[in-house]
Amino acid sequence: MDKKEIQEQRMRGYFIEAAKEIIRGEGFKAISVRNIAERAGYSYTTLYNYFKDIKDLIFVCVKDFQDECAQFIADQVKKDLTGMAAIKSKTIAFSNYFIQYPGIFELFYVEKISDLNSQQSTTKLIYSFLDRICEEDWNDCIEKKLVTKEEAEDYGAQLQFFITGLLLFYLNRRQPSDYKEFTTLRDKQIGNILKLRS
Amino acid sequence: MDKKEIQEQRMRGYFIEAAKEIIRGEGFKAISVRNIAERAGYSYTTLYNYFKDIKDLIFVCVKDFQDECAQFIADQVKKDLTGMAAIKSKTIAFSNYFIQYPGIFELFYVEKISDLNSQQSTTKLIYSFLDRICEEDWNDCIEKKLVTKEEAEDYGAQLQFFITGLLLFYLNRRQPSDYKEFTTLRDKQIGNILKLRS
DNA sequence: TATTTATATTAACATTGTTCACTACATTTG
DNA sequence: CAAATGTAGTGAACAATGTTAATATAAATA
Repeated sequence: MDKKEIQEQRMRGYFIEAAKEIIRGEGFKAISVRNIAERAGYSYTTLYNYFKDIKDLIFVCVKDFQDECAQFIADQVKKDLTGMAAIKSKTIAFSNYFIQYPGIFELFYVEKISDLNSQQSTTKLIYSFLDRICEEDWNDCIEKKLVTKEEAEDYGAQLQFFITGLLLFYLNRRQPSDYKEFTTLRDKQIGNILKLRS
Repeated sequence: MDKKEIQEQRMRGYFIEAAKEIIRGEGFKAISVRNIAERAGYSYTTLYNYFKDIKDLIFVCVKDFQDECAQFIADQVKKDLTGMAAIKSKTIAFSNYFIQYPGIFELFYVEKISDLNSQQSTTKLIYSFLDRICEEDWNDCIEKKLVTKEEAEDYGAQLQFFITGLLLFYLNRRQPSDYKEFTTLRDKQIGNILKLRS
């Protein structure tokens, strides 16, 4: 019974890894049951022995990518930053992750996975993701009386909707039309939202 | 030769109308060649005599819906409003349109039509849409020295990315999870961006 | 009227997700 | 050890998608 469990988890892992590779490399549009299974080295029907359906599999990828993204941000942000500077840097790193893996942005924010996600737990995780990443820094700002609790919430929400909206345009519609313009706009507006003077 | 033109345009119109009805009613996910053709009263392959492919048809819908949306906003916003108040009201009306027709939001901002849209002309139209709607009001604000030209651009961009991001979460992920919460957050944050005191 | 042109449709193909029935193998049981 | 049971992996098949080629029918022209 324990062996079964291990083997089953291993098999699931093969499919999950394959799916993640495809999303990272070829993007979300390239995902298909047959595609995943081929890369995993199994027939496409075998996948259904380990996942209810393809959404079930994708669902797991979302969770994995969230951890990966958090790690990516931690690696990219200078450790000694605190407060607003840390929040800005983390938001930039957050966007960089999706610039590097546009397929994961699609998966997180664009793709209609509402059907699969009946309990909405993952949706909430994504919704609060940037806030969780920046939570301690906001608390730091509040303690130092740089902002009130309410302001912190407002700024946080604004930051999230702004960066998501901007990424949506840039990744999905190529507007702004080049990368430099994108970063300039991004950095400037993050500064505006956080009321930072550069 | 002229008759041909009229007839051809009429035929195109049948398919376009059918497609728009489906998008408005059942949402973008319900769109399919067979679905459109059935509603138009023709066989599905007939569609290909009038449109290069389904993207070509959808493309026309985008343009139509843009006009419709502009009209919707004009109808909903009080005529006597000017400046910041007009901008806020128009942005709210803008979001209301997509709340009413979520399928059109998908079409405008979510769906990957980048392939079809080789010249990117439509993309740019969408990108600058809210700005065009509010253009005169911004100019009004600048003339009255309420904001500088640069501030107007910043606020405008922020407004657009914010409202798009918020709609993306609300329509695509049901976050915030109820409508009242959505409007409260929306109205408050629009005020913040425009630095209005309520 | 007969021929040509245009147009609507039927048939077909490729690609998607998913289900079903079968085979081969492993595990348990007598 | 042999027989029964169960399980894991697979190919065939189905329905729905977009798209194309060939065909039949309607319209226009000679």
